Amino acid sequence: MNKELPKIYEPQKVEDEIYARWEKSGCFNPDNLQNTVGTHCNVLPPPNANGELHIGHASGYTIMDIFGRYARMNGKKTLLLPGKDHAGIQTQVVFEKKLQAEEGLSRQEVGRGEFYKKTYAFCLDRANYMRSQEKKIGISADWSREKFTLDPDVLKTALETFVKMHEDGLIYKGKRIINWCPRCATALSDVEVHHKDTPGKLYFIKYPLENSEEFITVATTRPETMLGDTAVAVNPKDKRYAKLVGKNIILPLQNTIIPVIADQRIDLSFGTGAVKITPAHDPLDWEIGKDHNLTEIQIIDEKALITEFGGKYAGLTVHEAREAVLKDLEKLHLLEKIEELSHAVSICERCKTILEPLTSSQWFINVDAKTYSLKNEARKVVENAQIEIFPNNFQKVLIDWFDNMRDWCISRQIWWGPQFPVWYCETCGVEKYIVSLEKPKACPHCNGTKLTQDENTFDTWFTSNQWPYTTLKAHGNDYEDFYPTDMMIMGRDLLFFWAARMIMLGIYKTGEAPFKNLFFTGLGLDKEGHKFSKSRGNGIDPLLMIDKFGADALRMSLIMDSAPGQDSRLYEEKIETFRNFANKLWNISRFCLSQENFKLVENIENEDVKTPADAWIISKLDATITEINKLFAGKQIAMAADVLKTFTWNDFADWYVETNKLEKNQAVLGYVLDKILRLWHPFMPFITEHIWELAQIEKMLIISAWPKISNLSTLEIGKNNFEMIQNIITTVRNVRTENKIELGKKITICLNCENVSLLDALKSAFQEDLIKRLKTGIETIKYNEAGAELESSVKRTLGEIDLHIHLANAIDTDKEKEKITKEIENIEKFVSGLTERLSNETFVSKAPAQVISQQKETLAKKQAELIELKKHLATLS
RNA sequence: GGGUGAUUAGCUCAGUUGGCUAGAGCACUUCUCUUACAAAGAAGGGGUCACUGGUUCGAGUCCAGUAUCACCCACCA
Repeated sequence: MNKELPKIYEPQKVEDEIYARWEKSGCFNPDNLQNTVGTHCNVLPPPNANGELHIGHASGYTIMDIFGRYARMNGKKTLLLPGKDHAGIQTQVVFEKKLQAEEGLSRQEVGRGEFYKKTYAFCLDRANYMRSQEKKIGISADWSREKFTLDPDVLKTALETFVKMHEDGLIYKGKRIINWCPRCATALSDVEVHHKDTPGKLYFIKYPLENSEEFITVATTRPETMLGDTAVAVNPKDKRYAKLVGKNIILPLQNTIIPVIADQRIDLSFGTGAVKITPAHDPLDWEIGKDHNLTEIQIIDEKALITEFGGKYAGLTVHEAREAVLKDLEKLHLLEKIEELSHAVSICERCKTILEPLTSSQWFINVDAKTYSLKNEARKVVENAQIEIFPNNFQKVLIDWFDNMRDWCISRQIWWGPQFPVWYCETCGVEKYIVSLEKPKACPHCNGTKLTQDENTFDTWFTSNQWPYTTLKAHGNDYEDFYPTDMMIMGRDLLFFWAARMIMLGIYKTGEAPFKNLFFTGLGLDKEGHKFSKSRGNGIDPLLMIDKFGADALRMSLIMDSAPGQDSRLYEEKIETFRNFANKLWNISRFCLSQENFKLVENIENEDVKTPADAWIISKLDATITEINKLFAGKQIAMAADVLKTFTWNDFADWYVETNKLEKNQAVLGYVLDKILRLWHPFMPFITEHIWELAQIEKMLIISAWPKISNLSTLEIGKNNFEMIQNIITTVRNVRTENKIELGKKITICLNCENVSLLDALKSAFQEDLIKRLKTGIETIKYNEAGAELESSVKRTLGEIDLHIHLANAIDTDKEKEKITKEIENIEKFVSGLTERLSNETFVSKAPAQVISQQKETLAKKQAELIELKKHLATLS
């Protein structure tokens, strides 16, 4: 046995080597496991392959790995399937910047084909780097199955879904109003739009009525869009404007004739109640325009410049056009007034540029088709709780989201990403498109051979939303073996982007929801409660923390003190406390390993239990295992780790290890440490595996069995006796401190008790020694000696035992009196409350019998204690 | 405008179907370098569980409302 272990655990020196050993053993691959009790699969959320690991990833991976390791040790064929996402827009933004900075080239200068190749290489490079970071966290994922969203096999399945959806009538191409990002130069889906409350102005503009001196005043925050107005709308119930409906208006600046129409979607109370309608550049106006057959005039183009339809404003930016329009209106005395207004501006999720609503020809998924409603099928599964969601309140959020979901725009005009499997024939034109995975040899309509592919690329979420089955289908029988998967874990910010639509597509494609449990983590916050962000520069680098405190400490700090879905703060001091705990575990083990003939033992027999301490620790361990299993079942891993920490530190280290120094029992010591290492392994895999190896166990801990309870039947009496010993020891220490008796001074105690068998148990040589030596400074113990209480002593009642602590003349009598008086008051208050409750007829008749008998017992105990205390107080005066 | 979460010790947070005098870590006070560990040990102080009502024998926990904060959703131009 190696007795020269360092006093301080040094994770940096062992973690990489341990991870390499796991990898080499092949145990991350379920095919190599001997396990037979079911399966456990968690397809890992693929991080964007364009950067590096951040604390959010680390937090998710830790939780996934904890459940994964727990399942593996419980005999399940366990697969954690890793991957990376090509992350369309975000990667294109990142890589364009890099290209510009490093080579001074724009994407246009490079050309589409070459740009795609370069970006692909960049992603693979990042993926390699990020993989090495993921390994540092200790995630036990099967790297042999790792996938990238653009891998041909994975992508093929995803594109097949597109083809099938098109056949099923769930995909259409149409000219509709969409969110356009002028900077990214692409359409976006609704979830990629963020709203930002911005102080703005509300402009009141007078529109002259045709053949009249009158005006109708409209209010708008975007005056430049008036260039594309094709109507003014009022609410049909609005009496102010009733007589104007049907009349015409001369649109200022453009001098076109547009009608006044009535539509119930207009809010009477906002602005003037009259709204300018610009169907091409406002979502609501677009819908109203459709219903009233208004023309759409696109006056803003995809670069946010005014188009030729903007007349003399053509070519101006939106901002310039606004200034010019306002100036011209003022000249014409048509600008009535300007009010301050705070309103929500749509911005791009990725680059924060203000979005322009545009009508554009795009591809959409009909989420509520008559033949098959994607959103309703998904909603049903969530509502019927076929997926268990942690925390459960997200169920309602999901249902609401499905209810309000609108058609999903899946085409992007960027270069980075898979192109649509759609083909156009030169002669037949864009209307007669062909959907096909492979490029058709000839046009089915005209037999023409000049075919070109649709230039659109997919919304990155279209492929990642299919991740659970595209990845599993790419490898052997994995789909049959593991789908639907067991766990899906993600940050709550991905609820709509990922979770919701993954459920939708999963059910559509496979008939089953892609996972049985959906677990949300909160957001990581800094010490002040701010979100981690690049611009704030408050991020905590997980790799740096691992280097400083060890991966196990980081893992613990990421899962402790937090409930599912709840945001939690992370800061170095917190990680430090778990580094301290890892060190505690290290030193506990170091003590054990230094004992002669020490070894970890898996099983324990009744005859191994020799002392009350043995019985006590095993019974505590049994309770701990039972509790932890219960908590794991409820996905309450933070509480499980907490229970285990208390057991390890406060029970095993503080009491059992100390008693074991006085009366060696290697069997029990080895048994309990064996269990502690197994129980901690999912949470702190590195240190536990390391100690396991030092204990010279051949089979690695990662594939060792999860502990079962001892099932020893003879623990109860010993356990109670040990608790009495603990009580005596704690009380003596307490009294010493209160009376300021320095440690060097030896004292005498006397135990008086009528229960002879209890006293006999405490008298046995070993236990007497224990009571004397555990930091109590006791030299002599007397039993049932009447004389003892006559000397200058302090008396405490501990259940059946009266404990007299002889302090010679060191007692501070006044303090002791004060203390006893306070204690009496305390108990009297408690007793009177309890008495009142027990004499309350309704309580007695309605409360469960168990609660009543428990309370009666407590009352009797406390009353007895009270009598003793009062007697004691009398002797003091 | 709608929704969700939070409010518990000085700070950061746990507290699963209501049940005995509400917990942890950090910080604080006192003592101790006792051969596993000072990244530690021993003893301690500190809380009307945001507020108001309700249900109940019993509420931190359930219900209604209020306040403050945070976040999410949303086509008041």
